[in-house]
Amino acid sequence: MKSEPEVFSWQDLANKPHKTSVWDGVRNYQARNFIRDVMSVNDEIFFYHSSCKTPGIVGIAKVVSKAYPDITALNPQSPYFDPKSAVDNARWFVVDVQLVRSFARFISLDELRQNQENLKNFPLLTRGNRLSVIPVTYENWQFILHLENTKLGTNL
DNA sequence: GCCAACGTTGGC
DNA sequence: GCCAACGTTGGC
Repeated sequence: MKSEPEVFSWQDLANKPHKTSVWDGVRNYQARNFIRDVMSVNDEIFFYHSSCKTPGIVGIAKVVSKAYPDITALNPQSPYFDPKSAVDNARWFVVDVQLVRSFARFISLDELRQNQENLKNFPLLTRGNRLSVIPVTYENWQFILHLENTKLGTNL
């Protein structure tokens, strides 16, 4: 799951009560479908900082709720307001996420790219990818954990 | 700030 | 249903 640190950072999540926060504001149907139809309670998540000086993965969180309607879509004062959403016909969904642990070291997008051979079909690395919620295969997950615990890449 | 790569909107 | 125009994302 991607987040712009200036909007909601890893540290912001760490500062929340129970290190838990609603993940709201997703306004893309494909990402919405992953949240609503694919995610399950206890699923683990890589927390990715995007649109910042050095984009990359900072740690692991987990899903701690089922999907439920995103009420920010109903609030005209919210930047996430969507006039086409309705109380009785929710268009956008959220899950609650809880911090699990920080990575032993930051893994930058650049380092992920350097290991592209071992991250086949990882949608984060594909051209023009703009999805804010991206599925991670078991193989990709394991390799990234492996990367975390080795000294590969440039940010030693 | 630039721009590629999308996604969405709306006229037809 | 097509597609041009427009808006957004996100790396650089």
